[in-house]
Amino acid sequence: MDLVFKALADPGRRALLDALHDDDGQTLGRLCTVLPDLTRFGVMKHLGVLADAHLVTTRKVGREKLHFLNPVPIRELHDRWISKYAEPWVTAMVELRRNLEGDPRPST
Amino acid sequence: MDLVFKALADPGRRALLDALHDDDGQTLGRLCTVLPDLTRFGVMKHLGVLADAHLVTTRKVGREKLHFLNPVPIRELHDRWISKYAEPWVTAMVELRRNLEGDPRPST
DNA sequence: TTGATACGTGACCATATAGTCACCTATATT
DNA sequence: AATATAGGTGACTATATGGTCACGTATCAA
Repeated sequence: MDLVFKALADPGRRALLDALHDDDGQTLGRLCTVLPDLTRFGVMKHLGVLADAHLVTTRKVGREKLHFLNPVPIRELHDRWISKYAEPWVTAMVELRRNLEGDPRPST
Repeated sequence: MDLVFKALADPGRRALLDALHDDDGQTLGRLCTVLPDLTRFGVMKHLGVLADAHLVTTRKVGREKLHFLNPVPIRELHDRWISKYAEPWVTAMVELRRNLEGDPRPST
């Protein structure tokens, strides 16, 4: 599980997950366009981290490597601190924030 | 949001969140027992990071400072990659893994 | 088979991060 | 008032991390 949190800590890696969420099964070359400031090696490393955390799975097709998003670890992360019985309350809070566009958390 | 992910990336900080999930409103001194290998300053820094990410809120009472867990950012994180319509599928997968105790993710 | 394409490995460097310490302020106790 | 307790700040160091590069392998096209 530690690998999942570490993997999610980087904005670039989250952008890669977003890209896969939009369009699953992309190749490394295609995903390089998501992080234009990085070289291919940088993107590869990030995908490696995501794969180690089982947040993406891969499949080789010819000389290409396809990448797929796996949302299961994210749900497990969620369940760690939000128990089933507390869920309705939290859902309500999230909706509140979305509607008010403010920050209604108990300040201080 | 970046602060939330960064905050969750450290095992010690997650342990602190677990401790607050067990028993909300603890003081700094009490939370130091959660991370016995760290000095008070180390724990303070971690709590500072969690507070910056709005994962914990604080309240001063006399010379003590009480710490409270705020689960809202974690739910927002969850919702980013698990859309409402996909939720039942993911829930089923999580249950599967729990029951089988194996790893039924699409390998390669 | 020659060249181009797509991906992979290991070492390397600059920088960010975690943790500690000396020192400080504020509240409680006697 | 004197002392102990609870928490806070800024600077410092060792280490982890992010990113790059030279080089290597496998697949496709001509």
